[in-house]
Amino acid sequence: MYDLILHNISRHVSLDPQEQELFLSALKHRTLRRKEFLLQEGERCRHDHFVIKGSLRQYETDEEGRDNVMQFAFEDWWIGDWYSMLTGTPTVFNIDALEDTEVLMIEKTRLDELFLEIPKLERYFRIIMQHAFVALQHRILFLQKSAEERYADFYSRYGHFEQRVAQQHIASYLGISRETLNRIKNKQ
Amino acid sequence: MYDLILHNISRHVSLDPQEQELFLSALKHRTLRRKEFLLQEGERCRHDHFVIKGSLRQYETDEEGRDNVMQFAFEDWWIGDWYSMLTGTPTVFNIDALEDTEVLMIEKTRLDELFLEIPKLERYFRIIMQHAFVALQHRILFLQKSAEERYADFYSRYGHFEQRVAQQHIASYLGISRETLNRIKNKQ
DNA sequence: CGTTGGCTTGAGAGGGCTCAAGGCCAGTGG
DNA sequence: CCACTGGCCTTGAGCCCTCTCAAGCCAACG
Repeated sequence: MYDLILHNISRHVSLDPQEQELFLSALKHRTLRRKEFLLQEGERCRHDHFVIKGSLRQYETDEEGRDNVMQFAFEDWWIGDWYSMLTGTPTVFNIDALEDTEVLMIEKTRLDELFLEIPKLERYFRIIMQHAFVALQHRILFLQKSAEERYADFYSRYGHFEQRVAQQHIASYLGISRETLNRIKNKQ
Repeated sequence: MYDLILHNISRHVSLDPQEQELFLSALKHRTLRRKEFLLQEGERCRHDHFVIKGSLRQYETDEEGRDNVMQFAFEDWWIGDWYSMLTGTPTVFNIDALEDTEVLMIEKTRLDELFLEIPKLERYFRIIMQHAFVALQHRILFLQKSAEERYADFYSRYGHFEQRVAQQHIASYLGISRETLNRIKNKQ
């Protein structure tokens, strides 16, 4: 159960056995059925979540009732709402499971304590935050391109996940309509 | 010269005098004339930069020769290319000065050393990274909205900077054409 | 005072959206 | 075991928001 997260951490910092133990003891395990919510608009997000099985999508629903996908999360990814965690305000996002899913969750307040006890853990979170930041910059650049180019970029990066996500959700992630995405895919 | 950056840091962590001294000794000062480059496409980005006077814009130039503004930076903001810093690869961005500008720069390798010597400094960078991440998420959400809504959101957040930046650069930041932005502003 | 850079305005075109209808499949319950 | 239903994908037609191209204007500056 903990192999995936320990391996993920070990790619960036090396915790000694006690530190690993301490960190793992702060985690809670949670399973979700397909379509079940991990977080709903209006709630306060108090945990960050690490996916060990399945997949989720994070999205906001706008005034016209349209869903805008902020991100997906598969095995080995973190997901949560840092805006809500940092400010303590209710989230604007929903996070729900696309498949039957298992996550490890850590409370934000506990994590802040752990950062004092295990500086290397703070380093780990700094580093993955930097990577997440860079990924969003890339995405913003691609949102300036045509629908076709956005899909091509998505496919080259995340093509292996494509079967696991409904086309309409991918379209929303790319900022185009489902119809347009469908036409692109059926072109050649 | 160092007041602004020390005050910025103190909003998130409190360094003791020796730590402040150590950190400040790692900084270099640089001045740029309007239109001068801080970073150019193809170079490796080895420093992060903190603006103490003036303003800059970070942008990529695409195949059609169009500039896409990634972000602006004013006094009290950090700017650099983390992708290039993390991977050691040449940057795709240009950063140039919109006004006569002064920055404090810190070498990435030196910063990594300082993180070991001053854990609170690592905390500071983790925190500002989280804030930057959240800001990009917000921007992605707004890139799904109409040209008018994007400008309204920009105005409410950064309206006080508007006079300091050419309209065409704001248009690029918002992902719309200069003409469209102009029409929006001259409507009512 | 000519040149350059940025803003303004008009006209036409087009990429992608909306609306709508139909098809396909998997899951469910009678 | 099969009909039904809901969810998702497909395809067509028309429209609209925003882009592109083009020309003119103005202010700053060397």
